[in-house]
Amino acid sequence: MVTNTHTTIHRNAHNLDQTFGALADSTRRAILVRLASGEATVGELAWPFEISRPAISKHLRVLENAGLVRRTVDGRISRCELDAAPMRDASEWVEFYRKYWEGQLDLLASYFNEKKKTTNEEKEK
Amino acid sequence: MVTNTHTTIHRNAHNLDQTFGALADSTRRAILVRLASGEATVGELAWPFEISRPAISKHLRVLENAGLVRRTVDGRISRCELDAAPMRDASEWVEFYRKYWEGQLDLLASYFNEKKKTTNEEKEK
DNA sequence: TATAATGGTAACCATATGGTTACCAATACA
DNA sequence: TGTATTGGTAACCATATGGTTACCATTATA
Repeated sequence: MVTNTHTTIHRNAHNLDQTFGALADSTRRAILVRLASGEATVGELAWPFEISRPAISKHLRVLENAGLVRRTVDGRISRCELDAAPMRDASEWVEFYRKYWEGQLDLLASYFNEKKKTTNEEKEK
Repeated sequence: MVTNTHTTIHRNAHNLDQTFGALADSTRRAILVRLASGEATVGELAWPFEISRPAISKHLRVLENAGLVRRTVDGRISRCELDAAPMRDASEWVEFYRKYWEGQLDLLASYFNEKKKTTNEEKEK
């Protein structure tokens, strides 16, 4: 079992490249949001966006290559479904830095407290 | 306060593009890992990698544009430090799918249990 | 002051995205 | 059997990565 996020870095480097790369586009993220509520055809995925079918097709290929979407051909139409499994490693990777962003939020808080304190001292003058 | 991950999608779409994009490269992720243990000069960041300084410089620019690294010039040398704050939104976004990958892991487990059961039944023949 | 070290920019090349229009293949259906 | 629908591919274009070598600016330092 993996206990430390960074033991997975080298093993899953390629997968993480593809997963993060797939998530680095708002259209693809919107597709994933849509698929979170259930499978959909390519047409159903395409209609909210004002881009062409080939563009959607390319986005789906990127998502497929990242393992985030599975496509099954059913007669004339293709059905897509979410596979969130690759996001697990991505999530673990990013979560490692939680202590840092929380630490920085603490610093930010103490900065404002310090500022408030200073302002009060100035008022007392 | 943001309670639902998806309320942040449109507001932070551009930032998420840049954050996920910055994370989609193993060299940049390694740089972030290095910076997690404290600030470093550009040279210190570059030496573990067998790529040129301009390449490192470009990676640092991508990380800077994503807001993940701050660079401060100190005389002749540049010091880089981690800013993990943008990872917070990225983490929240990905975490939304936890229930999906956990559900799929459950499905996987039940699949193997079923297979085991079938195998045992075959043994009994 | 001459020189070595740090690190950036310029120019170039290859590849992956991200988009388009035009066209093709398969299939459901009048 | 024609035809409309679904969705893919081909070819093309623009931009961002990801890398290189060559060169330059700044700054310590002998």
